[in-house]
Amino acid sequence: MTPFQKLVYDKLKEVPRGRVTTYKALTEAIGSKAYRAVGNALKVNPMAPQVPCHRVVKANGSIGGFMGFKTGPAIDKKIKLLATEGVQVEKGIIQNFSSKLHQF
DNA sequence: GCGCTTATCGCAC
DNA sequence: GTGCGATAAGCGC
Repeated sequence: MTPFQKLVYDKLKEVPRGRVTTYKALTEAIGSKAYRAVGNALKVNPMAPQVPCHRVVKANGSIGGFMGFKTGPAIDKKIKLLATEGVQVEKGIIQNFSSKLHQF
């Protein structure tokens, strides 16, 4: 694991249940502008359940992707999980996104 | 409003 | 040293 990834995971773990964050917010929170590098860090996420990578979305509120896939049954499952937590997702777009967005 | 291009940072090869 | 990526923001049409 790289130091950068550690920062990403640590910050991501600050996001409570029922909340989401964006690559932009997360990246700036760790003091960097490598949005794509953050996405890559989540992709190789070694602690999937611990690090809620499904709570990280794009700046416009869309899921963007998950584990390297933009669509698929796995995505739908995570979306369902998010719905259980209180975050409603419609076709990969966070509903009431502004209110669900967690601020560091 | 939609689509394309440029900017940026960290990591792997 | 070069290229790539789960992005972001700006510009042109």
